[in-house]
Amino acid sequence: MNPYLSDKEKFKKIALLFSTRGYHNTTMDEIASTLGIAKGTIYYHFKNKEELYYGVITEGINILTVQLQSALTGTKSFEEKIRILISTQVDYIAEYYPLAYIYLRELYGNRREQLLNMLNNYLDVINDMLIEGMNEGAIKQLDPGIASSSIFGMVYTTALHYISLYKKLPSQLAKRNLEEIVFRGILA
Amino acid sequence: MNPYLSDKEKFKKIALLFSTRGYHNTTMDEIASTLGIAKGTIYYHFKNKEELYYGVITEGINILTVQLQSALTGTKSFEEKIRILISTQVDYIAEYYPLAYIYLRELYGNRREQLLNMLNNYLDVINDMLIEGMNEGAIKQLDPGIASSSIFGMVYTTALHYISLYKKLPSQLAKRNLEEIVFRGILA
Amino acid sequence: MNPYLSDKEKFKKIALLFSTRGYHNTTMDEIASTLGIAKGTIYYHFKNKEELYYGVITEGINILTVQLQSALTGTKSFEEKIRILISTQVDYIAEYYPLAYIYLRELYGNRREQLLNMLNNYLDVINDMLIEGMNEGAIKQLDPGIASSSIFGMVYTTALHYISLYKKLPSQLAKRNLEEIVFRGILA
Amino acid sequence: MNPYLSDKEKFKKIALLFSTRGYHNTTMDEIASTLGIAKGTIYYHFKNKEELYYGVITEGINILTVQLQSALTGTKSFEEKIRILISTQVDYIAEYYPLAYIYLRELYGNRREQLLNMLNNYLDVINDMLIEGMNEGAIKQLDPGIASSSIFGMVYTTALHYISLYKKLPSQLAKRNLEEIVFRGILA
DNA sequence: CATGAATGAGTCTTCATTCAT
DNA sequence: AATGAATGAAGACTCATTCAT
Repeated sequence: MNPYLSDKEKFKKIALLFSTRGYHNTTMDEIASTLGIAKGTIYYHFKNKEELYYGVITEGINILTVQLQSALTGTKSFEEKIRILISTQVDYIAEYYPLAYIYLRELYGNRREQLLNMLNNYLDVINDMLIEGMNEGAIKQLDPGIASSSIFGMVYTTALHYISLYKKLPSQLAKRNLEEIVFRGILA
Repeated sequence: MNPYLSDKEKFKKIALLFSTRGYHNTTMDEIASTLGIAKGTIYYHFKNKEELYYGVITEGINILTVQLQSALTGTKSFEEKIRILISTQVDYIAEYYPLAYIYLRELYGNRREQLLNMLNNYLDVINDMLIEGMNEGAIKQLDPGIASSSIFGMVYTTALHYISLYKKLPSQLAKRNLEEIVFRGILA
Repeated sequence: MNPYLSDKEKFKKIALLFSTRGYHNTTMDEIASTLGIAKGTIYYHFKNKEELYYGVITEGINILTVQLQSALTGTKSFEEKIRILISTQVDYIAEYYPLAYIYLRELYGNRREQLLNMLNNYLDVINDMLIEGMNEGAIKQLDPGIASSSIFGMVYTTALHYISLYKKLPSQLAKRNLEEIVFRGILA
Repeated sequence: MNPYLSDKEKFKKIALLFSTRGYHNTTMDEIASTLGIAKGTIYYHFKNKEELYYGVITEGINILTVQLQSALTGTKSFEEKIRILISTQVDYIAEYYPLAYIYLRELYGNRREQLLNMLNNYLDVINDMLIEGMNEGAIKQLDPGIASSSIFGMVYTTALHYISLYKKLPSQLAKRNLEEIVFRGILA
């Protein structure tokens, strides 16, 4: 983890730039002037643009993983766990939605493999949860990879849909709708 | 619609290039040599790289929209319609998954607005379907935008998950799992 | 051989630049403006600065090798051959002294190995000549590598000494002095 | 003379760096880490990179000059002097060959004038020797500059040829061969 | 004297776009 | 319509040098 990025303010500024303008349209000049430092200074902290980018993503995923793990501590019921999963993700997106855009973009871009590697720990937590749920008979017998990607896709797509519509994420509403669909589908 | 892209072979070649390498990493030189024409010739068919890119996306979305509309013709039951929606999308992704990657990437990138505009007709079909379903009492009272983006997110994320796992899309399996989750959620 | 360099005027211009300013102090901008073309055009003909540089050196060595071989055609006596070797080198330096500087610099720089490889054909001609001379008993029994590098060093150092002194090379004088020292040493 | 360079170990380390990597490819960072000091500290001892470089060269030439002068002390015969000149140079190159490479490179580079100035004292010694030899009738009537550059070129080129071949300089052999060629040429 | 983080001018290189043929 | 050589604006990256501590 690059120590430069533990300065949360700087971290968020860079994430916002990469998120709104995209990797290629974000120049090192822009980053430097956004941070109020000289361009060369960036290279003092990061080997190159790529490393800076991955640094931002890694930092963001770490925060997400830590938040989920701490929220899950001591949870018993499986349903509650899924609720926490949805809730944590929605809260995370509410605070770090620029990163959410980046994740999805890269998940469908040519850095997919790298991103999946970085998400490893996080996805493991979800996978374990789903396997446990299936063993308990609490949820359907589905490939856990499929189930988790379905949930992941729903949550992110829906949350970002709200954001692009309302410029902010109505967290409570989103959580309620998502829980409803996840647990019981769309049929009345 | 650019007539050059109605040559389905050329269309698919360019889509594959943009999909696997991304917009910025795909050079006009690569496109020219993939098509077996001179670089300058591209500019007789498209104003610039951007137009070429949008042309490819537009063409792809048109195909999708036509396929959905023709599949829906004469359908009565709402449940059947959702089934057709899922099925059409899965079939489309099976044939045009390079485009699927492009759509998702742009949906979370800085061309989101343009993409949503292009998807307008397609999304309208889905929206109408969902509103009809709610009026009939067949599905839950949800914001149709939310419902459609949830379904859309699930279908695409899940389908591309399969593809990245198995290099191909096991369509029947994907359709069955998706219908199950869409209609009844993940609870056993 | 890069066809761009067969234009002897351009070839000489670039060689002069690299020679007088050195590899690192010669910018691609300078080269472009010296040639009266755009910077990007250089990259149309050469992969990068390094290749351009090597292209110039290779072209120069080729000229040298061809000149020597054609001058040697039909020569019989060994002494005559050495005379021709000295004469050809002096004439070459008189016309291409910017390249002579480059060769020597690189011969003692970190491209020594590459340069020796490029000089391979040329050095072979000299080596063969010396071995023949030793077999005939015309010259002393010396390591041919040593003998040739001694002659080479003398000729170039001396010729460039004249040039830096008089801005031009007094060819006849240089040839006479060099033959004298090569054949009979400095003792009276 | 910069006192920092009288530490012979440091002096040799820096010379080796500049010699093997060249002026431009040697960074101040490399120099600092080779010396085990901080980059900024270099600037307490030398105004800039250029001065450091010239400092190294000057120090090296001083050593050479002192060695030659002390070796010549009390010598009578002219032939003996030439022998000492060759011998001293070969011994010097054996110990300081990284500097030998630097001298030759710069002699044919864009610092030629500066280098000749620094070599002034050394070249004067040789010039005086040759003029004396001509007056005595011991050697041929040649321009002393030509004679000295011929000898210089032969000795350095030959010595470095041996080094690049055997990774070390076989001093006795080199001296014998060089004396032979210098005094009597290459004819048998 | 020593440090090393910060600087920013300077360079190479890429690549979408143009245009004479 | 087609070509492909030429263009030049733009951007990543390097590194000698400075200066607050």
